[in-house]
Amino acid sequence: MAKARTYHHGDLRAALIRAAAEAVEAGGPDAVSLRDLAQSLGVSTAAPYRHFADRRALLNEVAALGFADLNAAYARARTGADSPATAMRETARAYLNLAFGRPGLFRLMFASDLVGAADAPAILLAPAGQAWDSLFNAVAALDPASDAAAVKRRAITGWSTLHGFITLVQGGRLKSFMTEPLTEADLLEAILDKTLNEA
Amino acid sequence: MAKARTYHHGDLRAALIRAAAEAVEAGGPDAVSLRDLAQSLGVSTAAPYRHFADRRALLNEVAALGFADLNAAYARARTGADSPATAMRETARAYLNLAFGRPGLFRLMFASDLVGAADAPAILLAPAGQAWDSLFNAVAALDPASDAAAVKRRAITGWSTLHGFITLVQGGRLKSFMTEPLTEADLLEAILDKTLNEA
DNA sequence: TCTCCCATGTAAGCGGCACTCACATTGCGG
DNA sequence: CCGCAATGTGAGTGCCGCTTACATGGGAGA
Repeated sequence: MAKARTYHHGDLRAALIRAAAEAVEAGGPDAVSLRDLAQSLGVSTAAPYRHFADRRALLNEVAALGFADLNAAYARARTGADSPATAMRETARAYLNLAFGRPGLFRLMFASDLVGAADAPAILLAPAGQAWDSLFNAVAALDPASDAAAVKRRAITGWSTLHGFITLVQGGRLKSFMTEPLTEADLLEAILDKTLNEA
Repeated sequence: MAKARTYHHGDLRAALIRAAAEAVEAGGPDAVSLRDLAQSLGVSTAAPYRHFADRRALLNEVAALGFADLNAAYARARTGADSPATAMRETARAYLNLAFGRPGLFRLMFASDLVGAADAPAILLAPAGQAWDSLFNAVAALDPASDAAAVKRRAITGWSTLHGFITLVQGGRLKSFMTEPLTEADLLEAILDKTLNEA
């Protein structure tokens, strides 16, 4: 649709986001070069700046799409479960699937300072906040009696455990210490069990 | 000592490591530019390459110093404690002190792919392995009856929780969700309690 | 239907980066 | 005291993000 190549314009903005997303998934945030993207799309190196203030702005857009995907997966986890406990478990799995299935995107979303933190733009804050809400609600449903602070504590602790494990594995920091009978998959299951079954 | 500035040589290798360490602590790994370092030390931009194959090699050296510091802190935690439980707690605090006290260095050591993972050089593997051993032993001492796999599981789970929390906080990913009566310090204590008191 | 404007594109260039290579210098061991 | 290996230099390559002045053409208004 509308990819008319003959004339010298095109839907450059969308094409840039798509190409950047591919590069991120292939090699993480560092693999995105505006010059490369422009050249591979057949435009000049200055063209991208008509659509994005700078490299970060483009990456923020890609990260926002990643959060949208994560939120969709969370929604599936929520609606497809028959109990709060299984919903929680499926939510955790959705996070893990993103992290291990699309590690480049995951790094952009969570493990980089490219996705603005202090000065995070609305485009990013909204879907990231929605993801947090999903997590919070999933934890809250496990024990309707607990107050908000307790839910937050539990949600953040569990999130931290999963996130830390992912980070350490993907950074290769555990490789040397995983001797034979202990695989990362085993560990992951153990962590999931422990995290979900705590008081 | 031996910083004779008059003639055009010097202890460049050591000076580079020192300057790089300062830059890392001030602004993280990304703040290290070989050109900058060289210029600030009054040598040409090619000079550093007489002492380090590339930027990563220099950063590996800085990271190795960081692991040495961490190991020293672990040793203090071990010897200064009156029970395995307090030793474990002090060990965890040593990790947290490094993370929050010297975040730039911490990022270099754990949250970057600059410190080689797959091709990690011996200079890095040795002290990193020692740090892991300290953690493993501290966990093992908590319950002398448990086997190695169980100790590993527990050690990695606890490490993951602390590491994940640190990563999320330092990445600014929790800021939006920390409403008033819940501070990061509170959370940290709660996490520490939960992590250390589990079965 | 024509015209003009503005969104979108371009070419050229700036400064910075990691890294290389041919060449210069110097302090130390024989 | 001399020559060599270690160490430093200057110039250069190719990549990067980003800017500026200029070009172009599609669509809204007359």
